[in-house]
Amino acid sequence: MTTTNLSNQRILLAKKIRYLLQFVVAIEKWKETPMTDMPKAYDFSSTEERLYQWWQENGWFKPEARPADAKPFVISIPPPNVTGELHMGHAMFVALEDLMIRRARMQGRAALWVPGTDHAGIATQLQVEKLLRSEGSSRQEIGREAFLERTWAWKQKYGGHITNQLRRLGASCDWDRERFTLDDGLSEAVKEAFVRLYRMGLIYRAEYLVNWSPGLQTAVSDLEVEYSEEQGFMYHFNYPVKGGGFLPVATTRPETILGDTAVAVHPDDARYTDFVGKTALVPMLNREIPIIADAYVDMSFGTGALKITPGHDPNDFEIGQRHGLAILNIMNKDATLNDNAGDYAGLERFEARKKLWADMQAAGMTIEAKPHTLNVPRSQRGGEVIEPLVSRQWFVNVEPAAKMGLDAVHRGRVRIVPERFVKVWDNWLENIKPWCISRQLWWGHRIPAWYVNDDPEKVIVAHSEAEALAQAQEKYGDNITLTQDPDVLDTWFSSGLWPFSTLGWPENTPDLQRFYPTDVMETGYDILFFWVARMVMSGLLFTNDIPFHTVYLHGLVRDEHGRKMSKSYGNVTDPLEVMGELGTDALRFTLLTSGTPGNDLNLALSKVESNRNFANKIWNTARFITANLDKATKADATSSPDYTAADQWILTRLSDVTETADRLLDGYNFGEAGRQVYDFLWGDFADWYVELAKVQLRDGGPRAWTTLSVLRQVLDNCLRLLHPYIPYVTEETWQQLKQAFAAAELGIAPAEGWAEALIIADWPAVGQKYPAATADFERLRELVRAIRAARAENGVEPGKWITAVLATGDKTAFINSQKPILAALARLSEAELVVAETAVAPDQSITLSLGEITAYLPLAGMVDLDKERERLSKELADLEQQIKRISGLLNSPFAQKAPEAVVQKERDKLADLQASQAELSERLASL
RNA sequence: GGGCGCUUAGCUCAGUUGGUUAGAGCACUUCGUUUACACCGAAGGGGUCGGGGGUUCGAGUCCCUCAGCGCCCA
Repeated sequence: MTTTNLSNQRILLAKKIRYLLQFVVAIEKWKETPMTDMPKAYDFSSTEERLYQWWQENGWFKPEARPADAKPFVISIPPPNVTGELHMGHAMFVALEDLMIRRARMQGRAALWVPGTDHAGIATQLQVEKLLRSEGSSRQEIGREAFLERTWAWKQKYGGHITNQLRRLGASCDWDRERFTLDDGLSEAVKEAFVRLYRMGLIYRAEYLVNWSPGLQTAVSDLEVEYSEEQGFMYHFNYPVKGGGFLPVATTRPETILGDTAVAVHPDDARYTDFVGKTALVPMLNREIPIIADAYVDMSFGTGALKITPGHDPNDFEIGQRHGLAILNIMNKDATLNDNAGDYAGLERFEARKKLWADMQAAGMTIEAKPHTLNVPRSQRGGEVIEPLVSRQWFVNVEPAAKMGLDAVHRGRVRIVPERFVKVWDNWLENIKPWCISRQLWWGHRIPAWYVNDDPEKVIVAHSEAEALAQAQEKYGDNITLTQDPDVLDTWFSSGLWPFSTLGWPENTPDLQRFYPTDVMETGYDILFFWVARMVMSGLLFTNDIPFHTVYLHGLVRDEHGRKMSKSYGNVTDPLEVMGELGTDALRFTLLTSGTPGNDLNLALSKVESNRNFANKIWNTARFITANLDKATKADATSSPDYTAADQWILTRLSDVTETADRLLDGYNFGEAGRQVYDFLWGDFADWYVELAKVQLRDGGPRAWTTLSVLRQVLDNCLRLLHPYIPYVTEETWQQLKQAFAAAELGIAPAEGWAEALIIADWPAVGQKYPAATADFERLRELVRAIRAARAENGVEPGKWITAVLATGDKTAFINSQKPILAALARLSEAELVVAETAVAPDQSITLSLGEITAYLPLAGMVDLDKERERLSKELADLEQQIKRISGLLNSPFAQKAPEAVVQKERDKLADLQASQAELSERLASL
């Protein structure tokens, strides 16, 4: 266990103890608690599964939950590995995609999120092979057919695991449309795609240098190779030249010397001009090879002379092509050397390196072995060293499709968010290489190619063996046998078809007609090439359309300090554990609001915890409302409510937030939108309006009724705005709210009535705004805050009701109307509160000035006059400075050049400051 | 070698089209058994936004440059 875990555990333990103590106190308070059906705290553990089932049973995850003519909104899930385990990357994509889907659904769209899984050729095959090994068997031993049976059984057993974990995250996918890359329909799609590409001349079979994974015994594509910087050696040695002399050469892989078919120098290199055209002798083998000149050679690197091994190095391969050099393969598929290596045949590659170098040393050919940092190609899966090896494989010429993909983005048919990834997109597609699609595996889509009478040159590509046979017979006569190519296709070949194959392609199904093209492809930027580019290319190629109009890319989830999560490092945070501890909503909200689009995100557990608290905050605002429904009756209902300034203020803020959130969401700024609603709900609604409502509810009658209707409206709208982020707590709270209001029969309900569930309720519209009342009310809040601060600074007992004298100028009528609120929030004695246009400061009082409003707090016996003078002087100095700054600003070109509204804002500010200054200096003088 | 991102309070991060002496969560200080919530509330301390230069009436926010860290491609 890591130290982080330990300290986390200690913190948790301490919290548990504290919680127990609080529990004892809570029992004492129990009887005083008002009756409400809602428990004191939101309990996610008894909620999540129940709601998920309820949503699904009602068919709300299906596009059919909306009318047949509703505009669709479609996302295809990035299919996780069928036998995989949930990690934070999954949690991330589910949170983002579910957010988009749920919002679209609430906006009335026929939202369809197509779920599914990927067969993950290599990964799954490795797992089953591991199982076989533990049984003392192997795939070779049981044979292809039995192995595939075992793998399907494995898939049946564990295949539902990952999708169930996605459900726990709240994913509102249409599970009736779930697909698997190896199911029948998708297999048909793969065959169709292969056949079409073949007929277009874009698929071919060739001897080519591929990335060979000796451990996996298969070729892998360029994308599946990672390069790591490692310490190794640069071996310098003398290459013997026929007829005498030596050419100094350097290499990082001495064993490949055995496969050399040339030595190259730069044509301009004066040192070696004489050698060009001569013949060199391969060390230890004495095979004769030419010395050639090629501009590829870097004169300043190593010795300036390069050994050429076209069979085992990509660059050498190209040089070999240019010069017509022989390609010599010295390696077997298991990375031992073959007969071409002479005496070294049978040795493992790294053994051979050692032995050959030792032998060369003994023969006096070596110069030195210098420490050198090299880029070692390693398998993305498993990490073993990849060996460039010539072998016969299937390739796709992706160049034409790449051009189409570039075009689609440049013409705006496909938009990439964030936009900066367009550069990455361009760079890759402009330099695209043929894609090696064959894999020497058993688990996957078998390549639909058959060889006639085992002749590798007689290839028939067809949808089925029967079709292939018919074609073959037509071409080669009746008396033939067919053998299917043993290889399978790269898993990405099938996932490249995903957006349309899942909807039924190549059949022109109703789903394909209605839901294709899809809308958004949301996934991690790390698979932009692997997957997104290939989907765009194959979509354009096969469906003559783009597969989606927007690509949204998210970043990696890292640990709290920005380190990549890895099992070996022990810093992996398991989403299931986090959800179990703090709730799904807390995790989702954290993932959605802690970062920015396209950037990696450092996951802080403290944030998840505070978001758990947020869920509880939401719950408790509803609890407050439902516990106060008895403050009014249906008779108090009014169709034209008389809103207080507080009501108007919160309604205006609600409209602002709804508008802002909508704008941000439309621009894919999910994080900022979520933070805005969070701040509003907690900072404005719960901290202020709920407190104000308590005062207004006391009045009973229409005032209470109106207050309840505002409370409902604000919370309801917030729940709607937040539902895509935190579906569980919002739905559960909304149901409580709905039931309580229905039961209370107050005639308070959303304009369109209560929907059956929040998940299918309407997305909120921006409501009315009341700018004047809002401005007044903000002033009142400032006043309250100032008084609270003064109380705290002067050590007034928190519970004490104090008196105050307010000089309020032309805000007198307004402040008078707010006396009960002011009294309650600032804890002033309402009976003694004096509000007048002007007032004389009472003795022994401190002075607070907010522009035109001045507050005197007579704190008899508590005010130290010296201290107050000091405070006022300090305040004045501060005012002075600000006045100086702003008047300077207003006397600068700013006043002419800045927009009028901005300038006016500064003028108003200045006026306030000057009023305060006048008031405070007068006060100071009188003390 | 090319490209991209990051560098804002002790820690983890926000800061939407540049608007005028910067925000949140956690941590910290003081206080609080007000009938929604201690998974809470009130008050408070703490940063001049990596360095330098520029554009602008005005820059954390645009441009150039340097440095450090990270990623991708070759």
